Amino acid sequence: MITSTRKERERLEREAKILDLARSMLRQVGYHGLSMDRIAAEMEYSKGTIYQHFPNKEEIILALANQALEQRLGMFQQAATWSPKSRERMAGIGAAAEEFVERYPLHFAVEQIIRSASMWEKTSEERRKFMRSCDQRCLQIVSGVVRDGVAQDDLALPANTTPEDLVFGLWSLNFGAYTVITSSDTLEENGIANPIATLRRSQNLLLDGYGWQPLSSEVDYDQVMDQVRAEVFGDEQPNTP
Amino acid sequence: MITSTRKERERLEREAKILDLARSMLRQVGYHGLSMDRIAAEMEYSKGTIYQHFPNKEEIILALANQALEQRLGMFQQAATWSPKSRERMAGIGAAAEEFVERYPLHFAVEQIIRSASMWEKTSEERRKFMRSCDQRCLQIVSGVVRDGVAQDDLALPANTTPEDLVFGLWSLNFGAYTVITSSDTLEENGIANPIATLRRSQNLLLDGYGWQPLSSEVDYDQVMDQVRAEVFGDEQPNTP
DNA sequence: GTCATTTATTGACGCATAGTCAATAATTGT
DNA sequence: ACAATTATTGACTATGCGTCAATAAATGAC
Repeated sequence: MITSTRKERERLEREAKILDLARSMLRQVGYHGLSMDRIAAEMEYSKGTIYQHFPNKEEIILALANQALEQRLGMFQQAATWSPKSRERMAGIGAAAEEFVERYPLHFAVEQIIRSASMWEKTSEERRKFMRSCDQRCLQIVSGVVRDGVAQDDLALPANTTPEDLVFGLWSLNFGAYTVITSSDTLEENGIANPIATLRRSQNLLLDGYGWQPLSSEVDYDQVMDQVRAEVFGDEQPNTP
Repeated sequence: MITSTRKERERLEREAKILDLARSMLRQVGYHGLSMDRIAAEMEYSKGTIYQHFPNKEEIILALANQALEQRLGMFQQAATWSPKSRERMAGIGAAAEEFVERYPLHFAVEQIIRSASMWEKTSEERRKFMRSCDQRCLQIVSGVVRDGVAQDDLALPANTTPEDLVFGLWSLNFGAYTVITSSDTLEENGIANPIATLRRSQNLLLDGYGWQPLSSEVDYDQVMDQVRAEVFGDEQPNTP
């Protein structure tokens, strides 16, 4: 018997509801406050039914993370076609990363949880695969821009260096910076007055270090990033909280 | 009554034992497997006695993190006096960071936990302060090297940029890179064959971007880092696992 | 050395949560 | 209408955190 369309629709709907609820619960009561009992109570279903959808709590978290990764993937795709100039497109991706964290702080929080806590044992191979695929497609988008830069002679990579290597640096820089920002509330008093601006500069200087033309001394990429954020992401309201 | 010396000594000894045990348990059964009951059982003390030392689990984790931060602080101090040349000393600090993660992977794992999970509510102000102080002293050591670079005219910081801003970039890059490395086992098949080497290059190019002389095109900082690791950290055995 | 007082240790207890599963209710197909 | 299938329930087990009254050990006054 083929799965009835209505049934399947209802199932997916409820699954989405569970995830929405879990996300908002995560915001309100934090990671430790997130409990299956509470989800069940709030959903007005019994626990058993929730367990029909997700075999454990970790799987819910991973599903949330996957939503986040997918969301960012979309934003990267938008940003990666912004300008004909490769380095400006790269700046655009930086702007997208910024926009993502600011617009969906909870999504980033979930990503942090997933990337640090060890919760892999209990999760399904399917969802883990999806996560890898998001990571990979994201990486490909950005390294595609790098390849464009190389193709257009704006950039020459050092020996033994792949476009993905360059992206790994940017990725680390971004992820690390937002983690440090989130977890430390004494940056300002320690001489780091505007960490976001500093992250932007670090990215620019790293790319300058690679010799990606035109250098940040010649073009104001800060302005480019502001422009991307205003024109590409400016008028969209945060639909997924 | 002044605290008896012997009593106090015994107390500290047991506290150290608890932390050692917690750390090795963390390695064996992961963050989620770490439980107060198990610690108590393994210590052959009752739970109540463990709670005489630490008011909750989070406090134990934070204490472990503080040990880790202190350890790294020491390594940074050693590395920061290695060479008369400011940029070489900076490379040395990079080498120390590398050595730290490789020699004490568990320490780094604890740091990741502390920086992502929200466990601040229950911990004592005292330990939180100690953590901040470690972070701060670490930052000061590294930004001190930056200041030396500026003083010796090897480096000129951009306008509105503090030495701490520069360090924030390196810090983010390192923390992010090791987190990504730890949490992703598909780097190689995605074109990032040697992430540690890539991290090194990213650091060098970032500093090149700042114009810190001599540039990595003139000096082989890779070799400097290997040298630091061999000569400064080479013959010390990993005493704290 | 004895015993009262202080201090340390214990483990049973209350409460919260993850995950299971037999019993029950609802839906479906004939 | 009713048998077969599928969905839902919530009591139940197991585990873990943190508490606290009861018990044991150490201390010091005499």
